[in-house]
Amino acid sequence: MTAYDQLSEPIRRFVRDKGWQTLRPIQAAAITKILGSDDNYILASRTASGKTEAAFLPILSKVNFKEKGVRILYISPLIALINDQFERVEDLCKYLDITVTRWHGEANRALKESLVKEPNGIILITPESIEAMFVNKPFNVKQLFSNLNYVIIDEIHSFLGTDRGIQLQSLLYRLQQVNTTHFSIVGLSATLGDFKEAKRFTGNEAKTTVLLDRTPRSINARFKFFQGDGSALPDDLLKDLYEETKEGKVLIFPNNRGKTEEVAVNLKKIATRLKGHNNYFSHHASVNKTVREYVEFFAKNNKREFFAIACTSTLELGIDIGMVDKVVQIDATSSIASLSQRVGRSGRKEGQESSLTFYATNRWSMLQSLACWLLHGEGFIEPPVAQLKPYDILLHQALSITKSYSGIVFNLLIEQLHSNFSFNQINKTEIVEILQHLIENNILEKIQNEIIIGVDGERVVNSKDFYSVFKTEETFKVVHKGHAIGEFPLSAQIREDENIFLAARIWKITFIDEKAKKIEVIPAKDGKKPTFSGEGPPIHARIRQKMLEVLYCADQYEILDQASADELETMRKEFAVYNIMDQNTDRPMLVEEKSVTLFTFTGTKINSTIAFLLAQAGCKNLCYHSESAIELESTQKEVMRTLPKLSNYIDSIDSAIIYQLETNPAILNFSKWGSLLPTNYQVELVKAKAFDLQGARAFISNINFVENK
DNA sequence: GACCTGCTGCGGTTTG
Repeated sequence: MTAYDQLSEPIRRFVRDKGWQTLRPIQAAAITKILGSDDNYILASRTASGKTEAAFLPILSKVNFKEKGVRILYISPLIALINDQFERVEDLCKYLDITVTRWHGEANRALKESLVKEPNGIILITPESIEAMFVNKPFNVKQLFSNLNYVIIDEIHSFLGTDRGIQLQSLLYRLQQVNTTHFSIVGLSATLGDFKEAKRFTGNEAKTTVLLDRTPRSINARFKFFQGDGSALPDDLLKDLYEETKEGKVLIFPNNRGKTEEVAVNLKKIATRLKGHNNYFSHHASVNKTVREYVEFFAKNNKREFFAIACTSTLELGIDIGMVDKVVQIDATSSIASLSQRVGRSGRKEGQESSLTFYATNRWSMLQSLACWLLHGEGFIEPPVAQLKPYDILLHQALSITKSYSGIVFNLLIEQLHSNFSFNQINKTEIVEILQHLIENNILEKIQNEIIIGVDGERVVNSKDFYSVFKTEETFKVVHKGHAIGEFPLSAQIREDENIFLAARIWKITFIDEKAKKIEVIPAKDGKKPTFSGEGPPIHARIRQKMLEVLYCADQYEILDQASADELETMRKEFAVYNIMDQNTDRPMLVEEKSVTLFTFTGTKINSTIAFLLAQAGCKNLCYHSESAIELESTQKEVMRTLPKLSNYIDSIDSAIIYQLETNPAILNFSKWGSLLPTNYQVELVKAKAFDLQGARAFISNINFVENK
């Protein structure tokens, strides 16, 4: 029997009406598997390969909608994705006469309320909305979700190895607790680096199978090199970029919000001068949401006009903007995972080749992009890092469960947390210690055997900021004549009379209203790109390893333009002074009169850890992340004497971290709820997330530094 | 030398 024949009659009619001649490979596989068993599945195949239908066709064929209650829960990391998928799912469900309800912070409230009165069909929801329902309306959770058959998780890779993912896992466990029968999980993803983590995500690795369609996409990649000065983009690069992107539908990824504006404003200026098209946009988190939606709408619905959107990762995930002709990456990609998502945006039309252009403004950036492109070709994607002991998320869930139950017996709370598979590496003693600490600090209160929210905890759980596990910066709304353009965090750069780029236009700041948190602006002729503060992106050690391999081989790459090839040759000559025999263990060490520089060619986290340990050992140093280099103001002798001893400093790192937490609390900024933990648990969080102790230990014992001769 | 994500309940006002 073919996959099509296995579908229910209404769903077969849907497929016929759509005029689909054949089902896509991932769809055929998913239909047979999902209809054949109640196991969990992860569907992995590229963007626009029909994954949504691959999940829904068999599930809608299988589920009996006559029974009361919501039967299918679809979970998405983005509201925008829910709104996109809603139309597709509703289209499908017309054939079954069931309700599809959007359930997120911006969704229609009346529709939500009427669903509570008569629970049925499908809900499309965000993790935070599930959390909010548990906290505020636990009876609604029961009413709606006690008869679930399937939970579908879209863009599941965006949850793997993240705090938000652990929160979602915990919520899945809590949903299963209120469910009368067992529900199955189907995850969807275009970019899976590690099947094991994806399978573990469901809580039942043994009963989870990955269905993979890795049909390759052919794309024409080229590298261009324009030496920059480290601040503004070079003029000749901008001119070349304009020629490169003046025709077609183009996405440009310049890596940060400031540069995104710089690119959009400058291309628009050139286009005005040369009378080219005027459709230049910028798209990132600081651009007003309505403006962004307009840009997305324009990209999706304009069949004829050319456009270029300079954007950040906001256009990396599955929001439907249609396929583009060209993707441009400016300076180094920081991960292959993100590069794959960006490549996935470009699709080939008949008779037209899709293209990817890498621009680099410095040699290290070029080398890193080349390494990422080569690894992408080898099929490597960074595996997500599992966080074994997420104490901060456990703390958050402890508060959520307590509030949800409006008071819970102490032992039952411990049991709820202990049996939750997302916390299975955290033992009972640890859970009790954390809860006791919360009681001591009035976040929780213990009355005889019962735990309730404490006096100071009320403020925490009743804040609208409680439902998410990620931190956000406070921002000021940027407004022109009542129209919202975007938002900025208040920085030294934002002051009256300053001119600044935003939403691909130039503005003068006329008034800053501290009380209303509003910045008034008027159009201006010239200005600067905005700057945003932040840490650097973490680079995986495999990328650095590949950079070293490229440097110490004789391969020529056809995709490099002459300037890039020349720059690579220069670098190879400069690095030829180190006699690297084994690329796995040897690393260059530049010895100069007053300093020593270690070219570690390893991941950023290992670099930060080693730099921290060296400082602990009394070796002052500077860590240059883009070059993966650590410069020490020491003699070679001192460095060689200190390096082998660094492992001892790992053994005694706790006290150093306690000192850091006292003098520089920002070290815990990666965690929203971590500051409520006892100090020793904060130390464990920092060790697990800010550093890579295991990686650093291995690096110290395996690596041999080779000096310049 | 970073990027991104989400949001209740309630009281007030406006609209059909």
